[in-house]
Amino acid sequence: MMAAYDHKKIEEKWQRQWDEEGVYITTEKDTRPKRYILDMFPYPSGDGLHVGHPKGYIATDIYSRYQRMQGCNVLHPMGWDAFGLPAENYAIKNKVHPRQAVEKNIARYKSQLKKIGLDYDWEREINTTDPAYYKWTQWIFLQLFKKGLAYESSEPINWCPSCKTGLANEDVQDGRCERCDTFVEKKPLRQWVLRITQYAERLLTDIDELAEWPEHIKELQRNWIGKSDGAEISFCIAGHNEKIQIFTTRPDTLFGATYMVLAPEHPLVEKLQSDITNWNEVDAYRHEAEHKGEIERTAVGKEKTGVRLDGVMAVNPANNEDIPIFIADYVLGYYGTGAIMAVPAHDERDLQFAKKYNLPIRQVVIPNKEQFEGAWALIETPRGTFLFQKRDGNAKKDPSKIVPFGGMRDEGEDITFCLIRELKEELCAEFSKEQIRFLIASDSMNDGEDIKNNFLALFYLSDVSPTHVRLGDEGEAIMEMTLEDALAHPDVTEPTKNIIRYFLGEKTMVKAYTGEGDIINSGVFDGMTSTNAKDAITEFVGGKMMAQYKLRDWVFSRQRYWGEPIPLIHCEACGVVAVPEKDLPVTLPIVERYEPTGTGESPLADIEEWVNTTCPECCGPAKRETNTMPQWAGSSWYYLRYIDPTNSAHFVGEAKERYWMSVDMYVGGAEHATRHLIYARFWHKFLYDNGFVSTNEPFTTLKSPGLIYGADGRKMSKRWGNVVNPDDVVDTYGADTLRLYEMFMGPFADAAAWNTESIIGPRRFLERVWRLLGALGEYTDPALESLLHKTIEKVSEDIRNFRFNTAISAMMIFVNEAEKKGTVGREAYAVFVRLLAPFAPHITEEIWRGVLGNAESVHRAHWPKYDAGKIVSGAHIITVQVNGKVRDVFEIDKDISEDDARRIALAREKIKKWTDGKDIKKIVYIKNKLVNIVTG
RNA sequence: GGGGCAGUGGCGGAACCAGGUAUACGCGCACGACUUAAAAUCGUGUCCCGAAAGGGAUGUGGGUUCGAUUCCCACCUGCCCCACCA
Repeated sequence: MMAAYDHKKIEEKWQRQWDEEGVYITTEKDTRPKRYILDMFPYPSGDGLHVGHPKGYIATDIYSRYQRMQGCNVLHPMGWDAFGLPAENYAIKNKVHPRQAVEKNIARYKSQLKKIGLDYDWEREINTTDPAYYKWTQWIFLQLFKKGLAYESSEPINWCPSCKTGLANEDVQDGRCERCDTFVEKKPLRQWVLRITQYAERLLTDIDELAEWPEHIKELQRNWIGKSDGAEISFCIAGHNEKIQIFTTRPDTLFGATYMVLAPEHPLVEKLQSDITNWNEVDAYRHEAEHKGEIERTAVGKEKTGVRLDGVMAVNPANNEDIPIFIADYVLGYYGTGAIMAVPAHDERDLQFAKKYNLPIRQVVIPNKEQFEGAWALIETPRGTFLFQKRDGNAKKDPSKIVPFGGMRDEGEDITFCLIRELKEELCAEFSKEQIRFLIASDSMNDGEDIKNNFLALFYLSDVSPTHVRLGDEGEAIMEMTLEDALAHPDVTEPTKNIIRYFLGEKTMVKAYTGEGDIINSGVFDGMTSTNAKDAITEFVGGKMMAQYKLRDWVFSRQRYWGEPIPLIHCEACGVVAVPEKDLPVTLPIVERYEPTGTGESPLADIEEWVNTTCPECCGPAKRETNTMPQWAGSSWYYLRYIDPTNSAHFVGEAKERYWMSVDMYVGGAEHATRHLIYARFWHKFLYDNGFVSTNEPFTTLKSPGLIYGADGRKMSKRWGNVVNPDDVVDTYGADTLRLYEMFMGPFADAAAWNTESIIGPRRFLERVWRLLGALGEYTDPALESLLHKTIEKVSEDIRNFRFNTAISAMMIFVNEAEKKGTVGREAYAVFVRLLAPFAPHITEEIWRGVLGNAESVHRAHWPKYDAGKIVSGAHIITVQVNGKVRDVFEIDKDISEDDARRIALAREKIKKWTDGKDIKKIVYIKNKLVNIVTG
């Protein structure tokens, strides 16, 4: 009788043994193909791991064990990202030094990971807070500094009043600090900033190289970089030397720019102060905008506000018109040039603003012939009245309507032709193009029917009195009214009233036309397509086509203690000087008080003996830079350090870098898509450009695990009391069961809720595997043998594609089948054990060495090869359909001819029932699979 | 407002990439065996209607096809990301 499956005993025993034997130690002295398999390393927070965290680690563990058994030299390391706000805030809250807190948390994390039986090579463990590590983080910073990619700036930046530090754009989510959820403020602060925008274009275009990245992550990065193609154009200020630079994606609408808007913080406002006659009002608005929170200022749907700069006018370079200048907070200081040309006819925001401040709206793009559906005209008489048509209704359902003249476009017509034709039909009067005073596109005529892209025109009836026009042939009557009377008239339709309101200047219902089309009201450019006009008009006014990016430069300073000191020295005589490489690392001083000061200075600024130093260039007195680096610094290059973790002369040895890079498989959360993964790509490209690394991109394949939610479907959090600790699961069910369950929950990339009931399934499976030991014999049933080979193929393929759930399912099917047979050969069983080994490393090791008596670890064994010859058994099940519906199946022993298959199918009793008395039109045959009989 | 992804039993999901017996595998549930009893384990059953024959079902509606969960179009619903980005 077999002893019962005792997971505790087995798991502890083999974890100890693996450590002693160094089963997972990686070396480079090797001719095997390499596989660099990497997990995003964790921040060791005080809460420890919950069962969601190891999901990705288990996946890479399975993957790396598989690759190792396949004969690859595998690097699968782990380390700690321990600088930054989470660790420091935890330390402050628990009143311990961050260093101690970090050490304690790391020990906890490490023991949790070890319990799960992960195959990390712990000899390569790294820790971003280790001076031997951050020496090289500082070194890379200095390379950036020397190449001009790090600069000092005092621009207002995002400031978290609770964490008391500046933040990068990426650290702000929905206007709140990503760490503590406090609303961020704008605060001018001396900062070190990395010029990541210099790499924006390459970071964007090289995304296309990343064939093995998930599409949604790539899309997130593209959106974050946010490229817009457009033009930069300058507008003169009348009677002034100053110019206003604007960026627009629609230079084709320049003739429609009827005013300009500067961001409230635009520096030009200050410069124009002496010309602005309402300075008090302007200044008040600026102050108000400054103190509004980001959220308040950028809230969608908020009514637009602004103040006109009285006394100054800009000049539209296209038509030399003087146009007013406003400041308004709907223009953001930090995007583009902080100033816009406003084209209310073609931009929804400008339109809202124009309506509110009663600014002219000029249509300069109209949908082209293919795009518009109908055209409508208001016709003004010399008496100031307007003509409408009255359609008599005859029932409740069809009441009388008063509408403008006009109608639907005929195929191929242009707008003016369509209008003139409609007017001729309905009014029996000839109109000419010259009588059109105003033409605009709108959806306002939509009267319940779906008519898109209508045109509204205002005609002036100069020499034809209404008595000269007569009724059209559809029985309409002509109504002559003032627009005010029409608005009050009950029979005038609501869309018609909207048009009237628009012409009366109320401008309530018209939507901006933001599409492309043909140019009008733009002088020599009339008739050009808007697409072609972009370049032409830009050139005409001396602007230049260029791109803008949403990506901002990376604010790289934190006014906090727990980070890498920025290795720079401020000398009065020499300016900012780099710390010489031989003096790296600049270590964090041990201090009593490390709480943030809130003054905009780092706590390091108070430590005189650390701050005061000598200038490396002139040897005069100097002060150290006291800002520290953000949390993201250490993680921007850590994957390189694992390759050569103890090298004291270089951040990574050249030959080793060439051997291991790039990372073949990188697994980690999608929440890092727009931060870590962009920062790391940026640093890597910089290192590549300067010859320090050999690849253009760091990570070949990327996979993101779906979240594991609590049993209640909510995110696992102390707040909800739904956290499951992996230690408890390991105690109760064992690490092997935990691993199998997490992989069996569903597709790797999908989110799933933890289910305390379902975990028993994988446990039962392992017990069945264990019990099968009692059924070992010398004979393996041929059908089982065939199934085994199918299982080898399936499991191999599924691991390669991260489809662990179906791999486990295939192994379950094999075990179920073996149990049914009652016996399984030792050899076949040993093959199966190797398939299971990456998933359940402990139980399989116990069986492999302890029971089957192998000397070497199963994790160093060869992956089984499947024999295609054994999979093809010769038997096939043929499905018989009649008209696509399954009516019967039959089995054949070996390949048969198409004719035979048809004959057998037609002869089946069940099939005859469906085909009797019917014409057989056609028979579709798919070899060894299906016969489909199509009857008349 | 823009973009991405997804809708299949009581539940997690499989088949979708490459159209060909929809619901594999697991959980749960029901019944049975073992047991004084329970737990564990084992066995049988488990999409819906129907006695059966058969019919219906993969969010909804269309299309392509001999045949659609799979491909195409529109819509509905849910989740995620971005968002006054000029």
